[in-house]
Amino acid sequence: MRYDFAAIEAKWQQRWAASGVFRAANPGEAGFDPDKPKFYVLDMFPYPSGVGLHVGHPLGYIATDIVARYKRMLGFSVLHPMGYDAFGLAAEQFAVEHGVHPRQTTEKNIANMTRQLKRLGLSYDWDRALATTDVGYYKWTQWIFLRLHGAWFDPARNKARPIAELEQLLESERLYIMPDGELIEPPAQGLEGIGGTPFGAIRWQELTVHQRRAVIDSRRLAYMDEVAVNWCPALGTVLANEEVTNDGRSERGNYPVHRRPLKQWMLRITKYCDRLERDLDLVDWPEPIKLMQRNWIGRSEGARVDFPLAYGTAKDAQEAITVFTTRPDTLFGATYMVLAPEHPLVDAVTSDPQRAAVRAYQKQAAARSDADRQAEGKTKTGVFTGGHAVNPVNNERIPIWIADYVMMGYGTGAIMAVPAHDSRDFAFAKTFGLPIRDVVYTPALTAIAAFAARADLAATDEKTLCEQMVDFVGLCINQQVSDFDAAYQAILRRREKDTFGGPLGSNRGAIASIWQDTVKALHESVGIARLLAAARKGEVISLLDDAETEHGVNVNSANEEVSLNGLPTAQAKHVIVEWLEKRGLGRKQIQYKLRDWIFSRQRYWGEPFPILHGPDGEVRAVDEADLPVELPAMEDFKPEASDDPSAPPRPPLARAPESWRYVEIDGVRYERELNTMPQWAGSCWYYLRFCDPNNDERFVGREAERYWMVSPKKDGQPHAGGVDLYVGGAEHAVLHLLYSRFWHKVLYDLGEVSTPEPFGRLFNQGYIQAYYYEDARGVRVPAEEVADASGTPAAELQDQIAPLFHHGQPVKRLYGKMGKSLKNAVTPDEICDQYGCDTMRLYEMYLGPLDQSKLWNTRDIIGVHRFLQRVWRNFVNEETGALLVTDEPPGDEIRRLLHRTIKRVTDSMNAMAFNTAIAALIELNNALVSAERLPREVAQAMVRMLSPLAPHIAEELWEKLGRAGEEALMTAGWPGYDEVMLLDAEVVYPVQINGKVRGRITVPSDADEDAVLAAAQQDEQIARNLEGKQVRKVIVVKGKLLNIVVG
RNA sequence: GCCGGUGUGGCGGAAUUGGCAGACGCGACGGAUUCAAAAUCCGUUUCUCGCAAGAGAGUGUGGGUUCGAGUCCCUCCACCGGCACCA
Repeated sequence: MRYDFAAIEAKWQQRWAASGVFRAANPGEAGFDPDKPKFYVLDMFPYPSGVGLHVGHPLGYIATDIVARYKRMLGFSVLHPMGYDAFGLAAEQFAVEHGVHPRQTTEKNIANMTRQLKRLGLSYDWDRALATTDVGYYKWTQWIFLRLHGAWFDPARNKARPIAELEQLLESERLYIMPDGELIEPPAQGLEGIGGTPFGAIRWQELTVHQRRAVIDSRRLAYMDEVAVNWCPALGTVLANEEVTNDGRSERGNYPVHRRPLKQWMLRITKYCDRLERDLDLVDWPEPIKLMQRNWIGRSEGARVDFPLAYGTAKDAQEAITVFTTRPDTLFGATYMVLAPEHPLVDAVTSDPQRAAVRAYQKQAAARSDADRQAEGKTKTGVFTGGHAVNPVNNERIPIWIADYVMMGYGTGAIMAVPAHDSRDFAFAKTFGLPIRDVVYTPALTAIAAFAARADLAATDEKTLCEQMVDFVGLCINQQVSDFDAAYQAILRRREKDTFGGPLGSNRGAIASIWQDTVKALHESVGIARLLAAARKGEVISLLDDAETEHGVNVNSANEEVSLNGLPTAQAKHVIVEWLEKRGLGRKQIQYKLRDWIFSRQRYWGEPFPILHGPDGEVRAVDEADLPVELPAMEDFKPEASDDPSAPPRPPLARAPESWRYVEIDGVRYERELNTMPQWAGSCWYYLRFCDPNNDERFVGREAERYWMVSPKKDGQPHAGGVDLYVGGAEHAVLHLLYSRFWHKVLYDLGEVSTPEPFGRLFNQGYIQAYYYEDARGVRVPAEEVADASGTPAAELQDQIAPLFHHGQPVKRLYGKMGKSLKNAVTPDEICDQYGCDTMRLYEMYLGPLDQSKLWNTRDIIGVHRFLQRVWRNFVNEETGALLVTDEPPGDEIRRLLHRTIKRVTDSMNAMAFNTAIAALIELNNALVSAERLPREVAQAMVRMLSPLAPHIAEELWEKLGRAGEEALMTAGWPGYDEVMLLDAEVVYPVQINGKVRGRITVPSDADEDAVLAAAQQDEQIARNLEGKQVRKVIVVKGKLLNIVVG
């Protein structure tokens, strides 16, 4: 009876489905066991693509399945669900191209992918399967949107609260609104303004209904605003910043994108910057992913500083321009200011003679798309406004420019320019001849200054001077010299006997680059003159021909009240900010890069907003009772590709039947919101729905959510609860994972969920890569049609390959992520047909570490397939079908091997290092080949260890073993090992002489150091090597090795 | 440019805290079985020199720390990923 994987796999997949063994019971349901610990292991759910899965997709799914099965064996109650992220641009594009309604194509694709996934024997609880396009699902997506719409962010508590509470606070005057929109609490006793309100505050009672509504609406977490959006004419929709690539194109489809102002739904994610950043400390995620999120959030600490406008500049403007800077310590070096072209104060500061030039520049900047800007690189452009401001620390009058290297979207849209210590300001100052003033001496600059003060500039030739300086600076930086006199003398002494070879000490950091630049300067005979001219005048100039952005020590930084001179950068920042605060000129400020999330799309295939627009501009939330707002059935759902700047885009839903578009409430006719939500909406919360997918009352039942999401705290570990293991690709590092965290935190603030974070542990699997082939024209050809000259398919060739051909044409072999576009996809179906899914699972796991990208090589699959066949033959007599198992206990050696293997496999499973788990099982199995009959004890342990990895063959063998007493394999338990069995009576020591292995000795494992050494000295080969040499030192690493140091 | 990751035989990869580099698999080579082939089984397989015993070299480069470095520190290089005028 041979190993018939097809029959075995079909049999067990049917049995599992029929018995529902993988169904996870919620609290209160039949079969729920409150004593079991829970484990929630989740895959990033896929988008149901028309071409189905290739072997790259299931990599993560197989891994989570192994974890799920392993955890079940350890006695956990495991939640392991699967679903589909089915809304979005890709599905709609596919439908448009094929002329079929997206719901049809989506359903068809889901059916196909579900079939493919089931074939892999993945132990999902299919009863919980969902798609974001299910009406019963997106009803709750809309419901969550209403929560966002119905909430505001209270900065005092740093959390979201229901909007009704804001209304109450305003109405009862426990909170006031200032004209700039700031919310303030009532002033302390004695400081009230007229009528008990703060000076300048807007009185709620005096506002009209419209004004009140505007105040409230502008503070919601979901709000409408006219913003410069990323408009993609080809896709006919707005895109999020995260959906636009660096070169100004759409991530989906690679179409051009440009900015245009449009009124859009926005989500106020920026209010959560602080918590999104800080709470990364609570989760167990890969550090690189955390870092990417941190960079995206972009927290900077700095200061806000007001620069008053100089007399004769402003006509009717406010008196000051506010800037944000991370380097307030360089304030004395600010020699000009720059406003973004769109800055509201530009008009006010512009002088009449400059007005035409400023207008022209503004117009030009507005017209330039991001792609154009990119093409121009970092060349600085700008125009002088004619206006001046006053540097508050030294009362200097400095010019105000506008330039597009300052952006309105970050900070205040205005900067103070410190060309000496910021490379962009430096480039701008160079271009326009603006003054540059050093106010921070970095270690390199300090050393150069010290050199210039000591060297005999008049009497030494230029080349020698340069060489001396490089030596001197190198010495000072490398050895952190503070006694410059001694250092200078050392250099002179060295020069006497040494020829010039390079900077003293090892080449490190700053000195290496100075060294390179100087050598270059020497070489080209440029720069030296400049350098020496400056040195002779007692000035210091940077050798690097760029701003010195490193931290250092302040110089030239003092006024009558405050001096930063001599202070290191961190201290200087602190002192100057304190001074500014005291004088009311500035304050400490934390700034983030993250912008609010543009949340509407002008597309059909998305969740409709539960929002109505009234005739007077009222924005009204749909009553909860009226959810869901179903997507209307439409024949023509194509987007309108348009780029008419005067006409707002018409989303497809504008063509929906009037019966859908208009709703009458209390005699008022409302029009529905015609935009739809972006694809991210559905994936923001699906992990919650999986806890309780059929709940009609709530988006997730409270008890189910608590049970699956809250995990017990481990001592000393940062802890946020949430999904216990979330596995997916790193491509979602900032998009999905940031958006989900944001929604989750809002739901947490509003008391709808129990944990501050959605995903307690994240694991990024690598990609599966594969060779792909291009012909002479650079056109990719299908990988399976490529062969060598003799016609052998490329997949079967060795790695050192002969020239390859596609239908006679020579092709080039390249390497990339597997997929449709590279024409190198291999489907799991073809592998399952040929080898079975157990082999497929083992192969993908055996390929290498899960978190690394690795090369798919069909030829190698045979290795793990042979392993399974050998396992089968170790258990079953292929002739008779008889079980080759004995009840005799195993021999001592086999038993020790078994226990060592159990330890290795257990450790590997815990570390998710499935490749090494499989290697250990192969070794054990190979050691058993020679045995006539397998001891039952070994056979049982082996099957248990194999079962998470190759569950079908394991189940079959388990059944043949008689189920070890009626136990289902899933609950059979994971084998344990005995520490004592890991130790051998004797141990082999490699003996090193001066670190080289010269022989090995066998000693009892409890031998002490002297005994080990004595044994080594008796060894013939070792003795020969020691002959005539003196033993200086002996190192014995217990149980590991012996090293004899001789002289 | 900045940030992050990776670099080990012909190939994929292994190597708790620094302790025998190359586990395991693929491929290749040799052998057994077979009329033959497939399949299977046994053996060899980092490189160089050597009939051999053995010797030497070796984890991208160069240096350092250490009795001892794939592992720690510094430097440079290559490839992959992210960000990119963020003040």
